[in-house]
Parts: sequence; structure tokens; C-alpha cells
Amino acid sequence: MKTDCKYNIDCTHCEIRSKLFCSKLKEKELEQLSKSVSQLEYPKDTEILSQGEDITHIYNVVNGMVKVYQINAKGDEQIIGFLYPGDFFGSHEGGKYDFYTKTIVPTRLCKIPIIDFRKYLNDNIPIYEDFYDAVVNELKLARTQINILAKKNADDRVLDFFKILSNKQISYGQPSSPITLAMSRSDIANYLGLTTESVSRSLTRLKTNQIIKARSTNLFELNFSNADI
Amino acid sequence: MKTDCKYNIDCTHCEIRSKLFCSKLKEKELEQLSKSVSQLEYPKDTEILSQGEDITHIYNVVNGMVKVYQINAKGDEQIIGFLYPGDFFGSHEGGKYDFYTKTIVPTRLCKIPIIDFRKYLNDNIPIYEDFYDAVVNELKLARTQINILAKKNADDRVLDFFKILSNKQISYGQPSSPITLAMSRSDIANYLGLTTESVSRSLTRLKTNQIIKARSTNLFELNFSNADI
DNA sequence: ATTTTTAATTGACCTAAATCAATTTCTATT
DNA sequence: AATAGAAATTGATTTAGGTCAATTAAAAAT
Repeated sequence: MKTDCKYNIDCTHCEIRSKLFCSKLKEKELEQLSKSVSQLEYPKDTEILSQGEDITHIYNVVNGMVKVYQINAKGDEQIIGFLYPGDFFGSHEGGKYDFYTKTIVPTRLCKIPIIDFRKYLNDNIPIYEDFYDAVVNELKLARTQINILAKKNADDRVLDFFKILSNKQISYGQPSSPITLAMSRSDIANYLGLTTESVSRSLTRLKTNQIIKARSTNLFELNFSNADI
Repeated sequence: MKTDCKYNIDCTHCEIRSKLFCSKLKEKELEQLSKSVSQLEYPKDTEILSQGEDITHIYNVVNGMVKVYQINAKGDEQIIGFLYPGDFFGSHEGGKYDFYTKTIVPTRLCKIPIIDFRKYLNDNIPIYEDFYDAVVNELKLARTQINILAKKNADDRVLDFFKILSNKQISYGQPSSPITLAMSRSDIANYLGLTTESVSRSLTRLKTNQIIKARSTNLFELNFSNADI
């Protein structure tokens, strides 16, 4: 199996620069940042950071996908989000990471030492505000998940999940449909508070009722508007 | 019924000053703030602010209790939190409120115009950081709720709810037990993604199994440690 | 204090999702 | 291309929680 692969990176030519943080830095600061930043290739199912660990780095997803999860008192995994290219993770949690992250497909991450990161944060109120906004956005996503989980109907939860992914795709410049399910059925089930079997049955029902159409196992066309989410 | 009742307040002698924001202001700033701040008494079931409205004020709960909720696409209320004395609400949501708030018992609120509030925020990095931490804390609470809602067992959800309230009581200087349920069964059910009937039945089961003991309808002793939440 | 109204509990029944098990389909590896 | 392993789907059954209805308890109003 392919192992981790480290690259030194020129931040001034980064493909995901537009999303957050780096886009707010001046050209000169960006050049400086390049020296402390590296990009790494991680295979599928690699744990990137763990809940309770001291924060040492923050990460940007360059490509691939990462799941964010916590372990509850019973010892079970609870997924609280999926991260797409351009998403960042690892900061704004006080001194310790507050969750686990794991790649769910081969993933390239940009890794910034927290020390260098904070340096820019302190000098740069707009960046600080950006990160404030980023937390507020996470809060919104968390509340979206709450609204889904409180639903008593499996089909509604699955449909809402499609809507979330559809909107994510839009915000990353992709079309709203078809939807690519990069995550496994069991990860979807976990996120939605269901079992894999229930997710599978929901998908079958939604296909039967012509609400979605499967192009392949992980690619679905949506026959509804995702305006209302 | 009793109507709203406005008081002008001397912030330097405020009973909840310790919690957030005001505690970070200097004595002189606090005196100045007093001029623009008022405290108001609201009867039970008063809507304080609505999702989508422009932010005009932020609020501190002085006494009583407030529920925070959103309205989902289907038009149903989804409760995302209960606010205790010392809790604040109304800011860090961009330009618009992102939820509804309503008193669930007679409640006194401290009302600060957002303009005055921002003035202190801009001059005062520690306050800014405090509010950053406040959002991070809200995020934690939201994720706690996610972990509860993903549970497939009603008793577990109700027990976790007791644990949350127990911890809240501790953080407000009250004993961890007995627990006062200021909110209705239907609000609890909504928060937990259950029906009132299921909450009621859970409570009965937990009483039968000696896990909790009812002193009255809304006062419960806990026969378990709330260490693990 | 008595009545009226509202909230909470209990009961009977039903349904949707969990569980357990068996296939089928997909993916990876040789 | 063939095989082995993993993931997804489907089937049969059980069960927990939803739904609807009735009762009891608590709170509010007269």
C-alpha cells in the first residue's frame, strides 16, 4: 500500500488558496508561510488527529475527504461532519483537539504548524474574524445535523443528507447533482443516527419513488430542488 | 397577566456580572455601559427575538429560563438549547439572528444595544476572544446534542438530558442534584427528538429502576454520577 | 375554595426501524 | 481474467417508540 508522501509547497500557487486563511495573507506573508507548510498524501482510513491531543497543527483539505467524529461515553463513534477540499480543521478548540479526524479516501492535506498560524492570527484581525466566522459556520452545520437527527423518518434524513452534499458541491464549484457519495453507507448511517440497513432501504425506497436515480452505487441524480435546507 | 417591566440598571452592581463580557470591562466602561443597558421582565412564553431579524441587541439572562429553537423546512420547531442565568444570546451570528428565543418561565433579561456592544468588542481583544470561546462552547453543546440524538434508546437520551442539566446546575453554583426541570415535557421531548409520551414513559421506567427519584413533577434526584458526559 | 384549563401520565395498538441472517454486488489482489 | 474479501442490499422477524385516546394530576382563573 502507498505510504505517506510529503511535499514542500509553494503557497503562492496553491490550488485551494481561495477558501480560507491563506487568501487573506499578503503575497510576502504567503511566501514566508511556504517555508513552514507541507502537503502530505494520506491513504484511505488514516487517523490524522485525535480528541484530547494537544493542538500542534491545523490542516486544510487539498483533495480527498475527511470524516470528523467523536467517541461517546459508550465508546461508540459519532460522526459530526465530512470535510471537502478547501475545508480546514484542527483549530478553534482551545488547547486540545475536540474530535478525531480520519481520511475516508486517499487525501492530500496541507499541514500548518499552529505556532506559525497563530503568528498571523495575532497580527491580522481580518483573519481572526474569518476564523470566528468559520466556527459560526461549523455551529450552523452542527445545528443542521441536529434538525436532521430529530426527524423521526429515515427517508427524510437521507434526503436531507443529499441536500447537504448537494449544497456542499455547489459551494465547491461543482454541480448540485449528481451527488457523489464518497463515504460508506455505514458512515452515512452513523451521521444520520440510523443503521446501514435502514439507509440502504431508504435509498431503495427513494429510487422506487423516483425521488433519486442511481447512476452507480455512489452516484445519484436528485429529482428535487435543494433550495430549502 | 403581568406585562413587561423595564428597569434602568447599574451594571457595577449586577448580580450576574461574573459570567461574560461585563466582567471583562473596566469599572469606568461599565459605568458608561449602564447608560445604554436596561433590564426587562418578560412573562412566560414571550418571544424575544426571531430568526432572520437584523441583530439589534444582545441579551443576558439575569434570572428565569429561555429556550432557543429553529423552525425547520417542514415548519416544525426544533429546540437547540436552554439558557440559564448568566447565559447570553443574540450575537455571533453574522448580521441576522439565526434562531428564535422564547422565555419558558417569567424571565428577566439584560438588553444591550449591539452598537454599544461592538464598540467594546473592537477596542477589547480579550472580550473578542471571550466571545470566540462562547461560540466554541455553543459548538460543544450542539455536538453534545448530536451525540444524544444519534442514540437509538429513549432512556439513554433522557438520562443524558439529566446529565446536561446537572452539569449546568453545577456551573451556575447549584448542587448537581436534585434537578429542576423548568421546561415542559414537550420541550424536553422536542430537544431529545422524542414524543412527550415517550419522555413520560422513560421517566416512569427510570423511576421504577431506581435510577432517578421524583420529589415532585419537576424535581428529580439522580442516583448516578454525571461524571461522564 | 371551586371550577376550568392545561400538562402529564397511562393504556392499546400499530408501524417503522433495529436486529439477525443470507445474498448479491462491488472492489481489490493475485 | 479469476478469485477472495469487503461492502451493500434484501429478507424475516422483533421491538421500541410513535400514534391516538382516555385518564389523572397540576396549575390557573374565577
